[in-house]
Amino acid sequence: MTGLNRFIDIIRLFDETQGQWTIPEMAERLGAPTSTIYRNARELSKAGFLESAPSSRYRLGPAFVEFNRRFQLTDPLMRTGSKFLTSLISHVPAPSVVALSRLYDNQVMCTITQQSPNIKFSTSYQKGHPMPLLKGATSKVILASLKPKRLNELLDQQFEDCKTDATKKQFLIELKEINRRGYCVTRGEVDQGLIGLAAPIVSEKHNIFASLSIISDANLLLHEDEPQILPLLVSTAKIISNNLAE
Amino acid sequence: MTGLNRFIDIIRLFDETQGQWTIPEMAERLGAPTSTIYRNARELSKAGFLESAPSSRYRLGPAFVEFNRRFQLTDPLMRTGSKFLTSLISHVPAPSVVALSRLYDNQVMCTITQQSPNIKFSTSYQKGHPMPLLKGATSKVILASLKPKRLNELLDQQFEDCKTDATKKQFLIELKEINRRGYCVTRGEVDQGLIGLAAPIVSEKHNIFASLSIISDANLLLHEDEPQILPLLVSTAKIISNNLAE
DNA sequence: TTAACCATTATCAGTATATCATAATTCAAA
DNA sequence: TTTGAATTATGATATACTGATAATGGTTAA
Repeated sequence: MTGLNRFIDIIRLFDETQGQWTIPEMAERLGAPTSTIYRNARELSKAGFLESAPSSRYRLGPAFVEFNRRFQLTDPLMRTGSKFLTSLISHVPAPSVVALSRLYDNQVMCTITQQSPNIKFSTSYQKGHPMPLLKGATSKVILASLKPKRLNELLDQQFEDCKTDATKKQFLIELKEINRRGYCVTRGEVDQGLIGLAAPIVSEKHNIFASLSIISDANLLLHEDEPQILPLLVSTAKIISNNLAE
Repeated sequence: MTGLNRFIDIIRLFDETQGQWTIPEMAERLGAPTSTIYRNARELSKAGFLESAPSSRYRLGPAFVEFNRRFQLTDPLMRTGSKFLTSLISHVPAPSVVALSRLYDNQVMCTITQQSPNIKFSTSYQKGHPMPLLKGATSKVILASLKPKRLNELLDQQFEDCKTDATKKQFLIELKEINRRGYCVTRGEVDQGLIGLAAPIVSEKHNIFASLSIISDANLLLHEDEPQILPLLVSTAKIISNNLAE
């Protein structure tokens, strides 16, 4: 492993499954000698991306919090989009989570959320949690807004394992329909019992393909509420897109 | 520049002052040839730490949000401390911000905050914002809890410019007094018109030197409120310390 | 105190890799 | 198209990374 990757490979070991690693553990997992990992871990520690934990373990360091702030302050989607979340959520007639998400590698990731004070459910749409590309309104409206070329590259990766491309064609039809409507509603595709409503946020100029979505309890946010919410959701997403454009 | 630093130097260019950089701008600032910066920026982009912006500029990428989440999920202080913030803030008789902060290089940085719904003031204690080491209750209780050796190293760096070490001695006396009391209250040291109350969170075993603090409007959180708040603040910080220890 | 043990750092020759000037390519706009 | 700028590729050189091993440091138990 070489270049930046030898550092990325190390920090990507740390997640909720295993938040602490010894040097020999990392070395074994990465198939590298301990002396090399010691050296690289030391560099990461010096920069605050790792730090020493008890029992000669290491954990992630607070530098990520600093750079997360820098991202929030400099990213155009964060700067223009975040201020719309509070008012949007106040207009939803059920306790909900509002999320701004975006394409991130081969996944979709939420970069900021806002929630009603009295949330009873828990959703996997959390800030910084990569989510599946093909499931859920949040992801689908993003895919639907991509240029054909980029979309095909992504879908070919996702569908590479299935022999027939019937499912892919089916999926493309669904995306076309989403594009026509300008929004997408899904139920239980990602989290059981939850409903997702999403509208696309696009700025080709800024290379931003994102979505604004509302996640709620499917028993509390009813089908009859949708005519009230969807226009607001779509127009808010449009406003954010327009603000990005200038 | 070499190793991890050649990447760090690049991403550290991006902040609220200038959130977008072209390759030639980075190259000039860092005193490196453009071809090298192109290569490094490409590696950073591939990993999601940078991404392309309009007019052949670059901006920070969303990978930092993902790693910020990993940090929140794995860091012991976050895992044990964050759940105490909401109840603490509900007991403060004025709109306030509650913050968990920790030593970070030669600074102090807040890693999570919680605030009352009706905040009127704005504070520089924000998640991920490095703050001065010598000013404010949040920082001082951390310094006061350090071992003499570490404290001296830090202070010698901070006071290196002044010829006499009278100020340093004065400062050490102040810290000793803070240690005795177990808390610290400062007014307007960091943000004008604001008051800070802080108690230390220490786990030598975990190598964690942190603080729990309340930031509030100095005109709303009065001196006569302190006898009510401080015991709660100190005991909450102690509970977090103890939970860390096990 | 010493000894033993583990974690971490230092050493150093060998080698792979980053560098950087330049050339080639891509891309967008005119 | 053509032009110009941005980005990528090239290739010789210098250098920084590697990895086996040795040295150091810190902790615990005898």
